[in-house]
Amino acid sequence: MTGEGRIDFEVIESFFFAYRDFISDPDAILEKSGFGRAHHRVVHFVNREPGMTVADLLDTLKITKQSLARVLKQLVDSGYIRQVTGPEDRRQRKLYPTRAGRELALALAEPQSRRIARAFEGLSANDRRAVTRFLAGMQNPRMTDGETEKA
Amino acid sequence: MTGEGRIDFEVIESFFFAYRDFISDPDAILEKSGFGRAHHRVVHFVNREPGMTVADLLDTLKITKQSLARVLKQLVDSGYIRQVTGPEDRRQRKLYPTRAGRELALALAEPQSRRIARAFEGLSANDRRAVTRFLAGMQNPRMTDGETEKA
DNA sequence: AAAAATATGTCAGCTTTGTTGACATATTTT
DNA sequence: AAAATATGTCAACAAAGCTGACATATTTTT
Repeated sequence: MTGEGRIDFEVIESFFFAYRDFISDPDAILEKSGFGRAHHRVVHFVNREPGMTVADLLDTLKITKQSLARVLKQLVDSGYIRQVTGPEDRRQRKLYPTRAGRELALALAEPQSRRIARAFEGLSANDRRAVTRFLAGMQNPRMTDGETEKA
Repeated sequence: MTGEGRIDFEVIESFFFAYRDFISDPDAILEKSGFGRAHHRVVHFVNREPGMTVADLLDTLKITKQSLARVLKQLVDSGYIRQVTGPEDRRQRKLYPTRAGRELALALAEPQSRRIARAFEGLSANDRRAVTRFLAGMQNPRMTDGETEKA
């Protein structure tokens, strides 16, 4: 047997519940517009990095282009995102939020930001840095220039 | 305008990436057994609280009984979970993991626990408590005895 | 004892969001 | 001219959620 007793079930569960509730805020807003979580992610990242290409977005979200195509098309058709042919490489489609897209992204982020602020209440600046480091440490190492993704 | 400038995009994204990668570890294991995330959650919670009823589980997962029925049936049929008629209230079906169920739950929790340990590396006991408090603060207030859920 | 409420199960159909595989088009690189 | 790249699109499929309706066994209330 390996490490029976020392599995950190508490944090595993707490992380699960925290994320579930974290995602429930924007879900409620999205319901009204007829969009889903997939749309949320697209609007969010395009807002965060205007001018990103489709390939960039695929890499960030780690989904297939066919999955993305559906929601992206809906967002473009609904006037939340604009596609512009790349000025250098004309094969690319650079993605930009419209005004409505920026407003939607903001509206979705607001309750999440409020939730974070609430969770930070009573935590010192040091404590908050610890949380940030923890969240970074939970992530897979990010690709840097030279490296390539492997299956 | 409300709070344009001070939306905490950094933590929002970090939380998203952290959870995505956190969930990817067990996903890889589940693929082999032909199970999905839904099965994971069920096995996990039944393991954590053996003897819980179907209603308990529904309440924990916040899904409908029809959604649960599918995965639960598969887990029972595959011999990971056992259903026992409640000794006091015979309408209830109390849920217990089998040996295989316990082993599966453990195997799924292990890489997650390792990931948490890695993220905790270099954090003091105080820092770790801060993380725990943060995760608790991110959750919706839990129902206590007297209260009832409202739509 | 009869009626109502509760816990669970099940059928059927629908939605969202992911997947593969195949192929088309425009553009850039070799 | 040929190959590689960025994107789009068609089709089929799967996981996991949903609603609505109804059935059964058991317990609680009247």
